Amino acid sequence: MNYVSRQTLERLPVYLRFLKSQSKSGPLNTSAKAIAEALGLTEIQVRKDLAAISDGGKPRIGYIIDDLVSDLEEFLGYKDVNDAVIVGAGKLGKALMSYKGFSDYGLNIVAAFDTSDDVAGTEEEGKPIFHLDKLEDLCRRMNIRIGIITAPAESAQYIADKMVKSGILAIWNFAPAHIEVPQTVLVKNENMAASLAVLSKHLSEQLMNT
Amino acid sequence: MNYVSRQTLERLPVYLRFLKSQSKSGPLNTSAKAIAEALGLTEIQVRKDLAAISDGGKPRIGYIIDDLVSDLEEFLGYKDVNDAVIVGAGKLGKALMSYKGFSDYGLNIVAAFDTSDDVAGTEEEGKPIFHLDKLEDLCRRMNIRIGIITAPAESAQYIADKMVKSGILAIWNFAPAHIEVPQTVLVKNENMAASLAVLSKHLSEQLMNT
DNA sequence: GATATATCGATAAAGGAATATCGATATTCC
DNA sequence: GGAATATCGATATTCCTTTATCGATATATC
Repeated sequence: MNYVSRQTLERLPVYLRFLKSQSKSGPLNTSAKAIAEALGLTEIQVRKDLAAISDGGKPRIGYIIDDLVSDLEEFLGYKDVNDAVIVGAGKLGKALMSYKGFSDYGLNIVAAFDTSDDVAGTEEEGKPIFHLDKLEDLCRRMNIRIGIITAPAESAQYIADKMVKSGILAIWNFAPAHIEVPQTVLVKNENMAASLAVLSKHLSEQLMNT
Repeated sequence: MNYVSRQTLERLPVYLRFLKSQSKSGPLNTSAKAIAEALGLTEIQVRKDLAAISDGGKPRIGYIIDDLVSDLEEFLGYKDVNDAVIVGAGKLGKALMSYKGFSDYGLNIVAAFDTSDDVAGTEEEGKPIFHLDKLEDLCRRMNIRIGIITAPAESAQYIADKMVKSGILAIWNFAPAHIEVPQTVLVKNENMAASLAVLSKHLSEQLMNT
């Protein structure tokens, strides 16, 4: 398995989703061209992306869908289940807790944490919500490596520090805040403001032209 | 105002957030170096980004924070309020409806739509939830340009088509699906699977090395 | 079996974004 | 007032991603 760029890596789940939606009925194989057309990419890009993670297609045939799905799942690590915890059991945190789709991505949210006594002790979709004080203990015991921050920006750094101390290696940060962590820990920011900037800029350009 | 790349555009809200958090107390000016250090970027990048949207800083002084904030807000269009609608009033849709922070980004969610009779007719945080049939009428009357899709993947394309027909020009898509729209309409995918892929890959690499 | 065609993979070229370099300039310090 | 210094902006370079080209090959067709 080769090195893949971040851009390629982010496209891989898109291929996987598409291929899975195809595999049920219809032919057993597909081509880079077909994938590209369905997803709005170029076929060269598709070929290059797939070359990195599969042992390739065949001329005139293309790729065997089931093999590709399998290669993608293995590469992306969706076959191992990754347990995760959420800190911040507000509306967004609860929405993520009850989202069924994560299991498709090998993500399993085992519990949430919050400092508010109103929610600590309750549960959501059968998953417990504990007081933040219990974070480290649970993470250590269950060997949790993924932490999701859905708390206000002010507490994001504090929570991140606690997560790092609890042995978490990858943080998915929904709070609008930059957080500092050791080099070995990865922070993936889900930056809604960035998305909004793109939308809003497009709009103002569109409206200017009319 | 110059052309800015998508990458720069996505960083601008990050600068804005940081500068706003600074402006309250402390000095009136700041430097590219200080911003870069706080946000984990290089100072050259910060300078280049800011050069595109402000009329610049001064040697030895840096940038006047208030001026920068103002320039950023103007460029990003946060001074005009952008009205938006949500389609899909499930947990995620409701979480977005009640998120207070959007007003900082000039986004105002005016209503949500759903096909389920259980939620249509109710409200969330004082915002009405209507039946999807009423989407076009409301969008036309209120001149809505932004649509947010928080529905299951299967219905994403159907909803997008309806949005386009309703005059919407920018779609923020949280459904894990690729949607096709006319060239004038922008789709910004909030691709959670992509983020998870990055997290999961980092994890498997980390764990391999130990 | 020979030719045509679809499709792949490897290598090369182009395009864009991040980074480095360096001269210009506003302030500070002596 | 002149030298030192912090900081900026413009230009050049490097790096990375995407796109293009082209030869190779598996199947289909005659």
